[in-house]
Amino acid sequence: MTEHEPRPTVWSRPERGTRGPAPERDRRQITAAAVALADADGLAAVSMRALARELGTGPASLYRYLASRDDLLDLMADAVTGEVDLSAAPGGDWIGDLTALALQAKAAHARHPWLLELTAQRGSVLGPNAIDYLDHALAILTHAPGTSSQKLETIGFVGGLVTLFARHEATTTAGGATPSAQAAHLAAVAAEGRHPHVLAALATAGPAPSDGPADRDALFERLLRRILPGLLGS
Amino acid sequence: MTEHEPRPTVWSRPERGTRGPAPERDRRQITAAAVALADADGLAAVSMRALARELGTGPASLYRYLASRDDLLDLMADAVTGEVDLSAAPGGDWIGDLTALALQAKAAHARHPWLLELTAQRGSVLGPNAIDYLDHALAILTHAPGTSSQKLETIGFVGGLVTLFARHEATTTAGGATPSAQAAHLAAVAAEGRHPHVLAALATAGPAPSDGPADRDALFERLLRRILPGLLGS
DNA sequence: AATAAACTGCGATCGGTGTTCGCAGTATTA
DNA sequence: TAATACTGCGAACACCGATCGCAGTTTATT
Repeated sequence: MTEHEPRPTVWSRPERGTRGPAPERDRRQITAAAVALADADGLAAVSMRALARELGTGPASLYRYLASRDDLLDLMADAVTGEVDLSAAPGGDWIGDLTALALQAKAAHARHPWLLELTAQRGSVLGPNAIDYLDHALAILTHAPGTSSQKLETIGFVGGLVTLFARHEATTTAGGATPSAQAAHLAAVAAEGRHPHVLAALATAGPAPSDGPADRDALFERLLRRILPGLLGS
Repeated sequence: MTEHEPRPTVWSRPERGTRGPAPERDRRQITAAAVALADADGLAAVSMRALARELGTGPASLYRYLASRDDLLDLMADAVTGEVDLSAAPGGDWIGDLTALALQAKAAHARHPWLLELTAQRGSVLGPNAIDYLDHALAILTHAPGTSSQKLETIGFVGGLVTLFARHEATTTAGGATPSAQAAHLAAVAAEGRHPHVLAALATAGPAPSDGPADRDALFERLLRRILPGLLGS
């Protein structure tokens, strides 16, 4: 076992001590700059050096606030989770309420495409905002059927569906050149004759219909409303 | 727009020219070594240097076979796709056949956990094996209801469900210390009193039941059998 | 008031990464 | 035979995350 034991998360370390001079920056500020950087140029553009440059300091200084770049990624993820509005009190319709919550989460992914990449390469660490989110989702499911375990798994599964749809919408919306090149290559290969079904499907199915955001949300909502009752006893 | 136009995939470039001396290696060999490396020590362990060392050559030599590390990742993904057995001819039960195919894909993910990380950070590029897979899936859906577009989207969605379940199973199976540390932290936070629903859920739901692989497959199969009819007209 | 302790900012640096360049050697083509 | 196009690869480039140690600053203790 080469595993190093699980270091405590960013949030278990105190933001600052009480002894020295007041820090010139704080985690919120650093996180905001990192999110802005990722929004602008993607997750790869968020290097400690670039971030330090953005903040007008040296790279080494950032390590007074973060133990590692992974800490920064955790903070970024939780910051986006905090964008979800949890103020709406749960009504009687738990399916509707959970669906609305999922739609909000999907919208957050649309605003910050790099979130997909982030949560993929890094198992989600529950920050304070994520815990609030989880508590809210459980509140919504209070009067829903099913055991607590089932509810927890359902919330996780809905989160997975959110990422699934977010990915799909991200690749079909602003993809630009990627899908056409892929489609061309696929058509060329299919034309060679060894993939009759692909050929037929490409002939039948025209180019992308390109639904609007409203249509996409409606599709997602319909799917959730159909699946959710089955997941929780009903 | 800082986007560089879509470079052709690995497979559109010829494996080798006709002029010079015979290459000492080929892509299949290199890909196999990379997969072995990833299986053993994770995707991060697959660096060009480590791979070259494994093959007994210099890092620069690899660039005679691959234009970039991304090419290597594409080859690795397609190699794993090639592990899926497509020899079984489609029977009349398209739901059963598609479910069996999905179970195979899920098993491949279990054998190569790094696949999740790979497909996440890199939009799937359709290699030859992936095209074979797609053609086979479309063959299964020949007599299923729905338009060609619906069938293509269904296949993609099923693929997404595979990754979702693979991720879930990967994190709950060999996770080790991660979940317990997370759970402890969560319990501590919930005990502070501001997250009553989380607290209640943790009290009710005991530790992980830890199902066997058969149970997990059965769960996945049940979900697919319930969802699939709804996706394709029915 | 004097001292000790703990903290901040950060230049310099380490080991690692993907990738490129140029050159010597080799096989094919004209 | 000469030109051409390839192979293998050592050296190097730019960048990355992270660490070390030091000067300066603030708080806590005596």
